[in-house]
Amino acid sequence: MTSKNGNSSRQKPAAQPARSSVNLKELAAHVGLSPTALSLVLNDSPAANSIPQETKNRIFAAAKQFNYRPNYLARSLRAQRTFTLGVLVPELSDGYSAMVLSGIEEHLLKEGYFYLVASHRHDLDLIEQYRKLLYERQVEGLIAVDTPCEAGLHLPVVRVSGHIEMEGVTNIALDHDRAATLALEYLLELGHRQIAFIKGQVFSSDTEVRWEAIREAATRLDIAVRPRLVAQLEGNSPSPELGYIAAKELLAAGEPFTALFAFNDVSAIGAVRAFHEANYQVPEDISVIGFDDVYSAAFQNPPLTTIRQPLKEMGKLAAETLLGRLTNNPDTPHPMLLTVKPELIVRRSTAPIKTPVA
Amino acid sequence: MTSKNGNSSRQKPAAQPARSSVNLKELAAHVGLSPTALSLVLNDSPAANSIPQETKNRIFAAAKQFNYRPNYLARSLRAQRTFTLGVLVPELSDGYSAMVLSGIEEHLLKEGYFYLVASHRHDLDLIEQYRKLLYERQVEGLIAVDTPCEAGLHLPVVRVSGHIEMEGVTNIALDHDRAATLALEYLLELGHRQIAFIKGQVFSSDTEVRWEAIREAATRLDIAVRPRLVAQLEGNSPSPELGYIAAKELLAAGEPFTALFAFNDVSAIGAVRAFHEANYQVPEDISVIGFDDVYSAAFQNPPLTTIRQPLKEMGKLAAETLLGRLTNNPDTPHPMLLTVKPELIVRRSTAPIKTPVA
DNA sequence: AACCGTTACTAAATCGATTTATTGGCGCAA
DNA sequence: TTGCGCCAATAAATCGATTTAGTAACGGTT
Repeated sequence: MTSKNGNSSRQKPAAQPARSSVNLKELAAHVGLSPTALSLVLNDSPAANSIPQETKNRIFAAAKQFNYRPNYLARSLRAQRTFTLGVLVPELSDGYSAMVLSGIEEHLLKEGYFYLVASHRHDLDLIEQYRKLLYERQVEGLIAVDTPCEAGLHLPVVRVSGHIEMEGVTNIALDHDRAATLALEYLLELGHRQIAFIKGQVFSSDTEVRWEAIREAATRLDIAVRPRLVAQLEGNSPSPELGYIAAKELLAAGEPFTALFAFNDVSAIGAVRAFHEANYQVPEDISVIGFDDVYSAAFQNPPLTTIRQPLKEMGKLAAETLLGRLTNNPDTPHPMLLTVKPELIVRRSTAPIKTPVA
Repeated sequence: MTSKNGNSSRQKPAAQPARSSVNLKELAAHVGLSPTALSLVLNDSPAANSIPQETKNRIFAAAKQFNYRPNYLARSLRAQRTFTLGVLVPELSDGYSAMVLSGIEEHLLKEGYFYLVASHRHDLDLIEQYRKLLYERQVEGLIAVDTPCEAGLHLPVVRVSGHIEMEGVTNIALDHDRAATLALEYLLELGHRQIAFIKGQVFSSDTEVRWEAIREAATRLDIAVRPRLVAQLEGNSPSPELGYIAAKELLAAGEPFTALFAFNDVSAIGAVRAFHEANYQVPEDISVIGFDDVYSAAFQNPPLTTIRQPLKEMGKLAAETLLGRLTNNPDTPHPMLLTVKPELIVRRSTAPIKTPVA
């Protein structure tokens, strides 16, 4: 990455960068008072108690008349507060990050904050680089969505789908045990015992935890997890292609199965396509259950049964938690883990078992 | 919207907001020179010519050793440059905005810029409010994605999917005439003459232009556009539900049709579902053609034929154009309209006509 | 009359980097 | 030997708001 405005570069300044209308000094001159007086009054500082209401009114009136807005940079420089957070996501254009981001943004803007986003496509160097860049931009905290990220740099961090306990980091995670149990118990109810799985990419934060949860639930429910019925997503395209490939591998392995539990909806969609191509009907021959409940899941053909993650709420929770930590003393202990609940959404890609196939 | 850090509020400052390691003064003290000298050298200012290489080396070494980073706020305040743009989008979590945003972000970060996003769900007051907020944050320009937005406030603006010519605004638009022609000629080739349409929501920037283009192309190709075969999307949910509803209306109108040209892929997906529910096969009974080519289009069942918009490239073009305008003198004329080309992506939701139905 | 405490303000320092103006010293030419 | 120019650097002003430390004027007490 080439940074064109780094420390040692020269650059023509953007010609006349839209200065804000009036500054405090000019406004003060107009009212015939000192900038100090105006600042105290406009910020309702306790030191403004001694100033008579009439003077205050004059100041307010002038501020209104000239539509005075304090300069953000000056104010931030002085106060060492930017009201800005940094957000790291793997990819903007996939449903997952966008959904979480949408929850983050809604809450932050309501609270008067903005945020800077950077997407890193799971490149560890980029993550590190962006983290430093955001730090230099004086963000007050970091939200890392599906992104490995230590605290460090003295910045409070909240990780969405984070699982590693770390000083300075609050993890927000789905209750994966519950998710796995919901899915497997449901499949079991439908009579499925030969279940195939698609695991997430190795770089995906949830992959390991989810898989462990599935294995435990399977053991508890006495469901066998056969190695040949486990495929793994490879590559970081956000398209269903990856699930399509994984499903083909599963079919090729030759071990019969009546249901598939996919890592996410996108890969489930790809898998359905692979099954159709191989002349298996979903759900008649193979039941498919996805994960996440992205917008399009309900409108697949067949509509996808899935484990819903409350992605938007997770984003909101991340924002809330981080803002909360910012107003606390940095030494007060912060939550290490916040868990949200999954939900089973039954649609039409799952059905009771008829006869084992494949 | 309640802004908690407005002009007249008091707030406990975030405790000890992670100050950057060393500042220029400290570094200067360490080297035994003045801050001025360091600044000149580190910025490679012409005034640093007279400083001997050896001194420069000492300065560089110290900067490196202490990992000195100039304070972004101080620098921006002085230079009146923030290297930050504002981006307005209707909704983060729908495929369209996220895709454009992804193109924007990739280009901006490469050029050393960041951006602040705000999503307004087509609320005109929010748009205005966010625009002011972004302005106060000293963004150097604005990218408005599918968002009505005048220039004003002396800020250069680039609109993605903008169509209204305005001083200070560069519009980036798809060649809708070509898009309409591609779709209709293709349907005509397949033998379709009874074609239904789903128009976009009234608040969508593309709706009018696209519809005009379709009418013109239809006239030119001698295709009748029957009022009863035109439905319109209502509401601003980003789910296929809206297309589902629109398609039901079309079916209810009782006018037979053999093909549907939808406003976007998401609504096309909903429409396919409605058709299936009404026992029409796609494409055997009704051909469906979407618009945009979102990720999941290829993995619908059937895979969706669609008119591809190069959304990511549009985002990139927007970013490029805006940065270009920033380095120019503000009086130099700027492009008013940049057009990008659509592409017909043939998949399996379209087929030659068999017999008219419905 | 000296002193205290309000009231109603203002000057100046501060945040941290950049930039303009200035200084002291040295070599060399008039 | 005065003076000009160059070198190597620095002091001070600047960006715009906030905040600390004062100050002048006035009324009331002892």
